[in-house]
Amino acid sequence: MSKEQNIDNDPQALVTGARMAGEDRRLQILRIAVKLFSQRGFRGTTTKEIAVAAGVSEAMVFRHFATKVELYAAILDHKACADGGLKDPGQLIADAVNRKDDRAVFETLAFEALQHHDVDPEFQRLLLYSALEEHELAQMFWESTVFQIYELLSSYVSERQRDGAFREVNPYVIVRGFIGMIIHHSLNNNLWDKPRSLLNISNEVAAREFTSILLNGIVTSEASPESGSRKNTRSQAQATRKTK
Amino acid sequence: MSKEQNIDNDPQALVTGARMAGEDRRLQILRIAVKLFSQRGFRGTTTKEIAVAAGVSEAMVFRHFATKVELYAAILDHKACADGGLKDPGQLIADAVNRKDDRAVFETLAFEALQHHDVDPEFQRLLLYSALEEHELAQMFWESTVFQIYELLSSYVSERQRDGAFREVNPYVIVRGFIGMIIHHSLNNNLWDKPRSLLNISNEVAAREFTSILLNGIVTSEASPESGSRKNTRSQAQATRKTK
DNA sequence: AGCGATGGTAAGTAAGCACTTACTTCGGAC
DNA sequence: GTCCGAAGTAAGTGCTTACTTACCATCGCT
Repeated sequence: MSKEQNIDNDPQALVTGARMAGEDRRLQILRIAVKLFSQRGFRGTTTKEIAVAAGVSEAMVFRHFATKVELYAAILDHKACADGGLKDPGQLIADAVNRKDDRAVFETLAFEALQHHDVDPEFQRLLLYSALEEHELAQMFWESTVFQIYELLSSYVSERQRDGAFREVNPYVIVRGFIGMIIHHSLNNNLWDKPRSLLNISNEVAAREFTSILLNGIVTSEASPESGSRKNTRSQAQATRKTK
Repeated sequence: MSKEQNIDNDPQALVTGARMAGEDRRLQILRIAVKLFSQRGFRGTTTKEIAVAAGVSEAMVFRHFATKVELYAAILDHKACADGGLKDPGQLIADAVNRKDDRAVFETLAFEALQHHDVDPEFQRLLLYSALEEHELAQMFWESTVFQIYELLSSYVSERQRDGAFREVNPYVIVRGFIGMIIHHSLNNNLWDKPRSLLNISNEVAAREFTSILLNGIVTSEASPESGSRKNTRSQAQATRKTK
């Protein structure tokens, strides 16, 4: 049908079946493939679909990428380089770490992550698909990038524990809990509850509130002045579980 | 718990090409399809694979399920009925709610969810795949079951806020944050970090610690006795973001 | 023994898949 | 102007897919 305007910033490559420089076409195919793979997964996307969406014949796809797998790998590679590893926000967070501004550390990280997933939801889907399909490159990406964030955050938590500012909880548990709040929230927004009927808040608010919960919890200080002596309630919970 | 137990311990239905009662074969095919679909997704699993895994010809699959889609629908249906909606844990949580035992409410829910995903990781993968592939039945399941939990928890939170026991935060934010910690943790265990190299804790510990974080946060009471007056640090964080 | 209902299969079919081959068109350097 | 290399294609190839057809085998029943 009509060659859709998938090439956002490329003005003349639209309706006309005009010839394109090799590198341009390569990038165009790549961009379209990102979109389709993120929508339907690796197995769910055909090379033909990619070709027609790019407005070329299938053979052109295989001129630029030897196999479908190579295309997919190129995408993950590309995405990992472009988006992976905190860049600009990394500096903000590093500053906050130096200042020991707990709230800024967590809130900035949360806000940037949420924004990123909002602007580029394809990336999250791509990552999920490739994790489910057990693509090795996804695993690689996950390990490098996520490990990085875990190390950064957990070492900060450790430091603050040494300062006596944070409770003595396994830092990795804290990091996992916080990242969980963030990731799950954007997963909700992009995957399960796109109309946001359950919860519709801005990324600023989300980042702020999740950070508040992490830092201060939800129990009022008046109601639980014995924040260290929650052993009794805990044993209650365990007794409850034992009745099963 | 689940009706599929009867097939689980069916001794001779495996290697021998023995005849099987219709309903038994149907359930056996269903069970094998669950496994394969959860491993490779809908599009990634072929009817032939299912057939040979069940030790029958492909035609038998189509005798019991008219189309591949119908098989998939039957699975989601089956899984939704068998596992969806809290059953046994539901009572425990209801008790805790009545007692207003905050810790038990959250900890029990977390523990049961984690256990469930540990015992039956297929379910989580199935749900993720069908969400990505935008299968309508998955959406249906999600809405019914998850809405249920959200309503239960958020109404409890509201109640406790009226009691003055919880801070005045949007209850849905609290629920999302907590569920996020849990879901993301089991997603890590089942999807990205199966060897659990980053964090390897029992479900008991995870449930307890995440609950502690939710209820009390991570900041020590000494370090932040002004838990209500964190407006200054907050504005710091926002100023930080504005420098971008 | 006979026989119908049911469990089961071998061998298709048509469409779809990733990928190839042999060929045509075009832009620009000389 | 011509000519070479790169952009581009039409029409395959062989294999896989979901699904079908026509037929066999076995059990339970009278």
